[in-house]
Amino acid sequence: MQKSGKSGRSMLNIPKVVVILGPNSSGKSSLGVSLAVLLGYEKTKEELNINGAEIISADSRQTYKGLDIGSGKITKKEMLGIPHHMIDVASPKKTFSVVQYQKYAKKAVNNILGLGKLPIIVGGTGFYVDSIIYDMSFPAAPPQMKFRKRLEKLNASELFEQLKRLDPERAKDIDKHNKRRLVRALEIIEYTGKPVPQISRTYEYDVLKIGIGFPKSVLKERISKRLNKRLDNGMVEEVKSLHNSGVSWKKMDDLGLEYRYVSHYLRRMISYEEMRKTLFAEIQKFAKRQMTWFKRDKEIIWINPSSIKESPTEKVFPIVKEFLS
RNA sequence: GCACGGGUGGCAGAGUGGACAAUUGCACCAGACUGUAAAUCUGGCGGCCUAGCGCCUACGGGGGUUCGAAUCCCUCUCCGUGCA
Repeated sequence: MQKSGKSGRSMLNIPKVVVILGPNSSGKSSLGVSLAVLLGYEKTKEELNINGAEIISADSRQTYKGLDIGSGKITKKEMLGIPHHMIDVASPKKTFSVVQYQKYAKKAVNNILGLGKLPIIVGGTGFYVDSIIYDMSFPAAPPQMKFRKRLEKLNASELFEQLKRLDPERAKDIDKHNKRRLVRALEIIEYTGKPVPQISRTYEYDVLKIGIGFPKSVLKERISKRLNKRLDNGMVEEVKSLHNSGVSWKKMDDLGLEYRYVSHYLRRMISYEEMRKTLFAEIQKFAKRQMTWFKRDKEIIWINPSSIKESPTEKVFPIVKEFLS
C-alpha cells in the first residue's frame, strides 16, 4: 500500500485533501463545517495561502434526495454557508452506486482544488471515502439485472464453483458465502470476458485522515439521544411520504436502518416500541461495522472528544494547519 | 392446605434416559468488504490448558434408580394457575 505522507509531498506538489471520518452520531458533519469556517477566515487564508474549504459528503445515504432525517443529513442552516457536495445528487427510486459516486465526487474534489480551496471529505462510508482518495478504477461492467436475477437462483456454493472455474485468482480471496459478491464477480467476467481485475489503491492526493472515536458507552448514549430526537422530528413521517412518493418497501429494506425498520413499523410488522428498540440496536451494530472498516487504516489520527478539554475543532484545527503548511 | 404446570447457559426458549457443554433467537465479542456498502457476508460466545474432537464444572438444592440422567423416582425450595 502506498503512503502519502510528508515524503511524497516534498517531492511533488500533490494536492492536499482532508478526510473526517467516524461512526454515525460522532459529530463529523459539524466538525467538518467548523473547520471549513475557520479555514475561510481572511487571516487563516493568508497565513496558509488557501482560499477556504468546501465539503464533500461521503455518506452513501445522504446522496439521495428526500432521505433527510433518517440519514441524519446536515441541514442548510447547519452548513453555515459552506458549500457541500454529494448530498441530494440521486433519486432514491434509482440505485446510485460507488462508481457514480466516485465519478462526481472526484470531479467535485478537483473543482474545489481548482478554486484554491481545501476539499474536506466528511463521511462514514469507508468505501466511498476510499473511492475518492485512492486511484480505484472499478471494472467497466455495469450491473446486468437479468444476469443477476438468473444467478441469484443458485446457491452460494454453486456460484463459488463457477467462479473457481472461471477465475481461480478471484476465487482465492472472495468470501465464498457472500452471494452478492459472487454474483458481481461472475458478472464482471461475463461482461468483460476477462478475469476480475485487481484494483489499485495508490493515493490520488496527499491525505490527512482524522477519525472521531468516542468510547463505546458514550457513543451509545449519543446514538440513543439522536435517534429519539429524530423520531420526535418526524422521521416516521419522512419514511411515509417517501413511500407515498413512490419509493417501494423493497427499496426501503435495501436502504437499511431507519428506512428499513421504520417502514416495517408502517407496514405493521412491528410495534413502535419494537421499532425503536431494534433501530437502536441496529444502529450500534452499524457503528461497529464502520469501525471495523476504519480500524484497518493505521494512518487515521483518532481523537476522542470526551477525553480532551478543548472542543474537537480546537483540537483538530492545528493538525490541519500543520498539514497545510 | 390440596391439585396441576413450571424452574435449562446474560435473557428468551428447545431438549424429556445415551449422539448434550446442550437446537434456535436476542444480547455480547471479533472479522471480511473489487458498481446494492446504513447493503451483503463470516467466525466466536461455561471454565481450563500442552488446544485435543482433551480435561473440569454444569440444566433450582439434596438424595436415589441406572453401565449412563437436563431427561426417571423421592424430597426440599421457588414461581405460575385452579380449587379450597
